[in-house]
Amino acid sequence: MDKSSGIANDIGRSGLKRTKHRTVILEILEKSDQPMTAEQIFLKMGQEGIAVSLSTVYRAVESLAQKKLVTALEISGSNKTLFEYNRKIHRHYLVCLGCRKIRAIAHCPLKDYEEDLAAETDYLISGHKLVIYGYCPDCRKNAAMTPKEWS
Amino acid sequence: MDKSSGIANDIGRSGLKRTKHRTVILEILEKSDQPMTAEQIFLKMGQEGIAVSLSTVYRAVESLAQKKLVTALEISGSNKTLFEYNRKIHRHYLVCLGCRKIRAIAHCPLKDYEEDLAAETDYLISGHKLVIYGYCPDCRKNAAMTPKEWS
DNA sequence: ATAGCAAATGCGTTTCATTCGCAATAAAAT
DNA sequence: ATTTTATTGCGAATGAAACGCATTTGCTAT
Ligand SMILES: [Mn+2]
Ligand SMILES: [Mn+2]
Ligand SMILES: [Zn+2]
Ligand SMILES: [Zn+2]
Repeated sequence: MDKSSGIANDIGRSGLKRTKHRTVILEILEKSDQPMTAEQIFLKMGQEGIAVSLSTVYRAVESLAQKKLVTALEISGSNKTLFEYNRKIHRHYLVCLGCRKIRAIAHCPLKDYEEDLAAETDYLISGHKLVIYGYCPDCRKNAAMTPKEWS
Repeated sequence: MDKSSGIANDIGRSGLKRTKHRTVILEILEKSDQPMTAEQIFLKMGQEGIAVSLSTVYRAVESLAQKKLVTALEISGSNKTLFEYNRKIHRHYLVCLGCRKIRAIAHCPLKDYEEDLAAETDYLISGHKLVIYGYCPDCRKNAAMTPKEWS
C-alpha cells in the first residue's frame, strides 16, 4: 500500500534491489517481537501465501545483514542463527532457559568498562556481546525442578 | 608417570571411566592457552602419535563438558565449538578480530548489574556470557585498513 | 516504454561440523 | 577370572547453511 513506507525504501537505498521477497522478509522481522531463524521466516511466508525458496531466505537475510538492515545473532544453545530487524539500538539479550524466549535489554552496563579494559590491555575495542541467561517469571516455578544449562 | 596427578584422577572421580584418550585430551586442553576445537585436539593427538577417532574426541569433550571438567564455548563468527579446560573461574573473553586469538578476562563487571536486572525484570538470573571484540596490540596497525565485523 | 545488463531466484547439489548405530574392545565391578 | 557396563572405531546419517547454474526480475540508460 504505502509505497513510501520505510522498509521497502530502505532496501532500495541500501543498494540492494527491492524485491518482493526482501520486502516481505524485512516486514516480517520488523513485526516480530522475537528474532527468527531463516526457516521460521520461510514458514511464515508460506502461511502468508508467498512462495519462496529456503535458499532465497538464507540469501536475503545474509544480504540484508550485510547492509545492516538486519542483525544476525548466535545465541549459545541454539545451533541456528537468529535474525532480527535492526532497530539501530545497542542491545543485549535476556534468554529464558525455560521457554527460550528472548527479551531485549536496552541498558548497557559496559560503557565505561570498555575504556578501562582498553587501557588495561592495550586492545582497540570494537564492541561486545552480552547475553544473560535465566528464567522468566512464567518459567520460574518449573525452573526449580529442571535447572537447564546455559553455558 | 604421576598416577595421582590431578587430571587422571579428576576423570575417575567424575564417574567417567579413566581412559587414555580422555586423560590425554584433558591434558592437552590444560596445557593450551587457547580454547581448541575438537578437530584441533584430534590433530594434536595425531602429532603426539596417539591414534584416535575424531568421533571419540567429540564424544570425549562432550562427556567431559557434562562433568564440568571442560567448558564448551561458542564464539560468534566461528562455526565450530571451542573447548577449554575448566579452571573453575568465572571468565569473559576478549577476541581479536585480526588474529582470532582469545584472551581470558578475569574481572567481571556485571556482578551487581545482575541483581538490578533481576529486580527490574523479575527474572531468575542464572548467569551470563560476555564476549568483547577488538584488535590486539599486534593487530591494531592492520585494523585501521581492514575493520572486520563482529556482529 | 524498451532494450540490455546486473542482480536475484529456484531447485538441486554440496559442504562441513557434529551425531549416531553397532560391533568390537577396554575399564570397572564381582 | 568372569561378568557387566562404558567406551571406541568406523562408516553412515543429519542438518544448517552455502553453492552452481539456468531462468527471471529489477533497474538504468536510451
Ligand atoms: Mn553493551
Ligand atoms: Mn561476568
Ligand atoms: Zn520463560
Ligand atoms: Zn590479534
